[in-house]
Amino acid sequence: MMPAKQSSPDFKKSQFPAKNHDHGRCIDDAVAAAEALCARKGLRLTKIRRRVLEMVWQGHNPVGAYELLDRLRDEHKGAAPPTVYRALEFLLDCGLIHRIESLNAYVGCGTPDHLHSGQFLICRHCKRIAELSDDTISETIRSRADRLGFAVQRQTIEILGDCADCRRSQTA
Amino acid sequence: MMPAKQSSPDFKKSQFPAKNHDHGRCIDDAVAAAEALCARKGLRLTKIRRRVLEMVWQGHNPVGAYELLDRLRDEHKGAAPPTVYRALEFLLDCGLIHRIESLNAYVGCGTPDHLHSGQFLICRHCKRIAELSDDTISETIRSRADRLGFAVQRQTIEILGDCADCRRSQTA
DNA sequence: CGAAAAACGTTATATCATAACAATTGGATT
DNA sequence: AATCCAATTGTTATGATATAACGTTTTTCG
Ligand SMILES: [Zn+2]
Ligand SMILES: [Zn+2]
Ligand SMILES: [Zn+2]
Ligand SMILES: [Zn+2]
Repeated sequence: MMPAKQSSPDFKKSQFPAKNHDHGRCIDDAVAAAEALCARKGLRLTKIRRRVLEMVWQGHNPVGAYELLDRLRDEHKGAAPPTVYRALEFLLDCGLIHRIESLNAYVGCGTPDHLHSGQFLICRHCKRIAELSDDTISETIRSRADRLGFAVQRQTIEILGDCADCRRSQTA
Repeated sequence: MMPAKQSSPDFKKSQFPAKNHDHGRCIDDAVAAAEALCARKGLRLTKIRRRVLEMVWQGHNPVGAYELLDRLRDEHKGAAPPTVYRALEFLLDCGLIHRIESLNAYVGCGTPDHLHSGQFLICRHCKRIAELSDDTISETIRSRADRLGFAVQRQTIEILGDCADCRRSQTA
């Protein structure tokens, strides 16, 4: 018998996903959260926007705009750069995805309930991304900025390194 | 009589420059530090590289590669994108400048003595950048990553907001 | 319905960055 | 000084990311 897939993806609360997690559930949850959020705010999650969101959630890796475009073209003739960039802009504005500045790429947000700048751990090897929401980090930065009279509006925090799984594989 | 310009630019130790600071001194110091660093490490600060470094230090604002290229062309016929990107790569590798990922732009490093990932405050209004070197911030991040088994290799920290000077101007 | 707004289609172009290879230069070694 | 090698620069082309502009279609709502 196969080992049961992890049914409640707790890693969304700040860790890298287990190798065998039920990723279909990640996508479903993300779409469900998006539907709920858009319903609540009176925003329109159109077919294209939903599809781009699903494609961003294809994995826990960041995805480039033109990679999304290629995939979109497979099923949507006439897709062009503005098609995907408009969808990305919408999803960013909603807080459904984040942009990773250091990679020019996009990643789904697992906690889109309130708008926030993300804190990201990015593995150099497997390319997976984990989003943190560590108040200690953001407060440390905020207080340091405060002392200089600087009013923080948005924090871009992207930490590159090696995730636990990849470190184990390397030594093995 | 004119007020004396600030002769020792202490703001290089983590703050925004005073409005009337002697910026010529900033440039001279940066070039002197670069000469020293390259001499110490046996690297060649060629004419182009030095000139690009000076141009990055034209102010405390981040500067784009093609803006540098335009300026370089004024005095160096035959300058092309690779010319400036090669110089930038050299200066980045030496730690003489930093790249601001969220702006696709470059800024001089005031403390190039040891290689480091910078922490930047970026003012939305005046576009000036201040580089912090706050160990509390980097250690907070490192310890949080450690707990997840993540080995930090590089931190990208870019804080967007309003600097003290601009906040004063706005309320006035 | 009919007007207005939002979303989308389409074409062109802006902006940022690198590949590839030839020519030149700088500096060490005879 | 002549030679050689490696580093740097010149040159051309192209790749990768993103937006402008404007017309058409779809949705919303009175
Ligand atoms: Zn998943
Ligand atoms: Zn998020
Ligand atoms: Zn990994
Ligand atoms: Zn300012």
